[in-house]
Amino acid sequence: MAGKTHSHTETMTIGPLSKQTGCNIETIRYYERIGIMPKPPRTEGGHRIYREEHLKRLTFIRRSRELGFTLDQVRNLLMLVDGDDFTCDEVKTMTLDHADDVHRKIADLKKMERVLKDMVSQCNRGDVPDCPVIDALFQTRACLS
Amino acid sequence: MAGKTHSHTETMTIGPLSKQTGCNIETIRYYERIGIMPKPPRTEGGHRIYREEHLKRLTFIRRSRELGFTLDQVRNLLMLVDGDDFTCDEVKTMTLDHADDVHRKIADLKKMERVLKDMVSQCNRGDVPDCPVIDALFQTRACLS
DNA sequence: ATGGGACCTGTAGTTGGTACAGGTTCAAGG
DNA sequence: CCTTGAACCTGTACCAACTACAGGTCCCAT
Repeated sequence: MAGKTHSHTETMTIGPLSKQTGCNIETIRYYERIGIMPKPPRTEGGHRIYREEHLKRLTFIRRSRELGFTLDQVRNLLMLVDGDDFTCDEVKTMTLDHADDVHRKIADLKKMERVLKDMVSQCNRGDVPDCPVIDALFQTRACLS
Repeated sequence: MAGKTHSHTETMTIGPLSKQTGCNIETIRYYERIGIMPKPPRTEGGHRIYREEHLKRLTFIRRSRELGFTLDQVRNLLMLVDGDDFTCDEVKTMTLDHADDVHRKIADLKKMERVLKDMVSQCNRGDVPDCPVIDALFQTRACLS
């Protein structure tokens, strides 16, 4: 009852961290290797010891990745956060840029989808060995522009 | 004027093939290495010599890739074409499967886009160092489901 | 004959991880 | 205290689909 009163420092090994974040163990170690997660302290035997801050950081990374940010973008976001001199505006700009990327990707995929469906709609004959889809694929720049 | 009359066999080296298909030279060689493009004949000196059939095949590959087919799917399509015992139905099925993939990808990206925009719409304050986007990213499972 | 652009091979890097193999540590049960 | 086996460790190799060299050779126009 002298120094530690509450001992709120919940620590955990890599397994529980993996479970709580939904991030693969191998991926966590990979993130450490590429320097996006810090090297955690270890036990005598060499096992990694994580705590709250790691959990938060990893959650941030996973969530950013789920939203389609690249690891490089995540790194930049984290630099802003770590530097704690970031402005909301910087983050906003990065996010909007990324949203634009996503938007473009959606547009491209929609175009693709349309072409694919158009091609398929041409073939209703079933077992003919002469296929409009194949024909279309042999065409240079048939539909995508 | 004895054997060759018209000589319609237009040949070309890798450079022109690259230009006509819009496919990188390195990529053409890569396609050859992985066996999706055939090994073409060579000049004495070792330069690759292509002709019409190669042009067509490469166009097919590029176009399929542009439509988001994986190289593995392209390989399958080409096997059907090469085997010339393929039915339109087989091709149609593959194309529809792929269209479904594309459709799912679009849905995912749209979800992403919405979350990103929602996050951004929270921050109008400009230079505040406390950013709703960052906050959201630290949240476990805030919006994506 | 020569200059330089096009071509060659082979290897390594990219992104974002996953999958082992082969060895060590930790903690609980006997 | 000892054993057992789950969890952990490192290191390496692999995936897609290319791209980027380095360092050397060929071709052909002048």
